Amino acid sequence: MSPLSSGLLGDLDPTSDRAVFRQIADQLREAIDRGRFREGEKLPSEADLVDHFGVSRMTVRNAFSILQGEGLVHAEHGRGVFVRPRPPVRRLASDRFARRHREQGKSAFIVEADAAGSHPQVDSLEVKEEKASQDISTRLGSVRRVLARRRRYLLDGKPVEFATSYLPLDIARGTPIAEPNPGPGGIYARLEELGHHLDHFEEEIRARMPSPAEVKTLRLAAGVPVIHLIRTAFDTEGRAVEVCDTVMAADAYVLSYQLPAT
Amino acid sequence: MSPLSSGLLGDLDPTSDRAVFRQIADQLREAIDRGRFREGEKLPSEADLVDHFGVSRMTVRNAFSILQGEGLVHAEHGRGVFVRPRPPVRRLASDRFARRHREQGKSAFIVEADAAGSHPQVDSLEVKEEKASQDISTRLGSVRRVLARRRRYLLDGKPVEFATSYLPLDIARGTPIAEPNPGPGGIYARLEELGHHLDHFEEEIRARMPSPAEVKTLRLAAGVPVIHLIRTAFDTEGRAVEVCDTVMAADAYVLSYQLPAT
DNA sequence: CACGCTTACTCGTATAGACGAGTGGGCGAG
DNA sequence: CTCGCCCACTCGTCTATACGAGTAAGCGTG
Repeated sequence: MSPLSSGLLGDLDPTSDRAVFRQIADQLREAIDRGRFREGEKLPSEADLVDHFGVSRMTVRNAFSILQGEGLVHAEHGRGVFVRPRPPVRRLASDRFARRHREQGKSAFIVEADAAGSHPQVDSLEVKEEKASQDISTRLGSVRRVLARRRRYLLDGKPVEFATSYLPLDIARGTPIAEPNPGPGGIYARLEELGHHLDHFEEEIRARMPSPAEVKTLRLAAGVPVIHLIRTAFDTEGRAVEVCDTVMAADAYVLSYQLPAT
Repeated sequence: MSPLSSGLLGDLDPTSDRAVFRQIADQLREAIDRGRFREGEKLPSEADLVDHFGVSRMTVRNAFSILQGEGLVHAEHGRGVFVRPRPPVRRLASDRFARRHREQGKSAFIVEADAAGSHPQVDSLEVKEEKASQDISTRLGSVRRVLARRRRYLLDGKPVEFATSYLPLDIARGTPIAEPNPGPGGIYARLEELGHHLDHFEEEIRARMPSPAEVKTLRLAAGVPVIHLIRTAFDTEGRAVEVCDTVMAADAYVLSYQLPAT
């Protein structure tokens, strides 16, 4: 089709010791950065680049695989290679667990997404008792078994987050917390009703590449890391009453925190 | 050398529709997860795997490139492919900017690293006035030019973080803040001495794959994302007095925050 | 013993070719 | 006009081969 209109890409430098496939990747990256290819736009096909640069197809594929690893482009079988569009980001503010947000009937996720004009969904609901992992047990203060609440969050059909809450059985068993739908205000509202007054949360944040399982659940494109957030909720007596383990598609989130300067 | 002692890896499933190179990657990943190969240990060479599985070399390389993208392994030219060791992580607590940490003479980074028994270093120091980017200008409240302080942090010789602080010229020019070494307690101590009493910080956190430049400065292995943190410091009058833009090797950090439940 | 060369092994780069499979447009039959 | 098939184009997978270049150990020479 398009024999790659000249001017968009330059030539190779045979004197350079930079590998050919890197030079090609560099040129494509620069063209994308300069906006010569826009978000979602199709890049020249492998065959086009083979012709343009006079290299073999594997060399071109090698170049593309670099850009994929950087999260810049994604390939679609039978269609082409495209500049990866940036999804709308969800901003998580540090006051998102303030009591005042807990008053309404709907979950924070739903309310916020509706406000932002996107279509929120929660699925993969699973609530069950299970053995606590070593890590969870330590965080909750040496409990053996826990109530686990798993759910996946989607925005406009795209999975963005997968979370599991763990609670000690002596707190959660037989309460609305053990129900699939814990009611208005979520489990934090229920915890307070049960007399566990929340004092503060602790959040630990890591970033890493996703496991194959995470790629699947979050439908992640190549080159998209995940943010791994582990939140522990403490009551006014200093007891850890809940641990929430969350894996988020990193391209869909900005976390925001407010720190006192004291 | 080692004809790949049988038992470590299994066979391919020719009936599976899973691509051969994925099956090989799966087997290696599982072996690593199960601890059959330890951190830093050498994996079977490409030639070994070619023999073992009876496939071509490109297929094996393809499998390795998957694992590299996941950050599980890294290849060393002429030596082999190794299970990527997890570097020691630096924990950033949310009280790290508390005034009480600002009293001593040394920077927080140095003190903390010394305490952890590692050898800290700061280099690439650059302090200069420059034009503010659109983003920085917005965050600082429409300033044109800023004082930029750039520096790179290393632990035991490994770069872990690259940070740039931006300050409005009317605050920083002609003060110790414009000096390469701003003195004990760092620029936050100087800001307070200059009458800009700090009230709170705001931190924005993103995770993404590094740019080629970031790979270079932080000497990042393949499959290691970066954490991008943008901190704004506000004084008691609500003015943004500093913006600090930090890019961290994600495998070297855990961020930790404390949130009130109010 | 010390140094340098050789050599075997490792991954890096690149070519050429083959077939498979998903996509989408166009063309022809009804 | 509509539907379905075909075909061209696209990326996915795999083979076979070749040479380059970094590493480390061993061997031989001085």
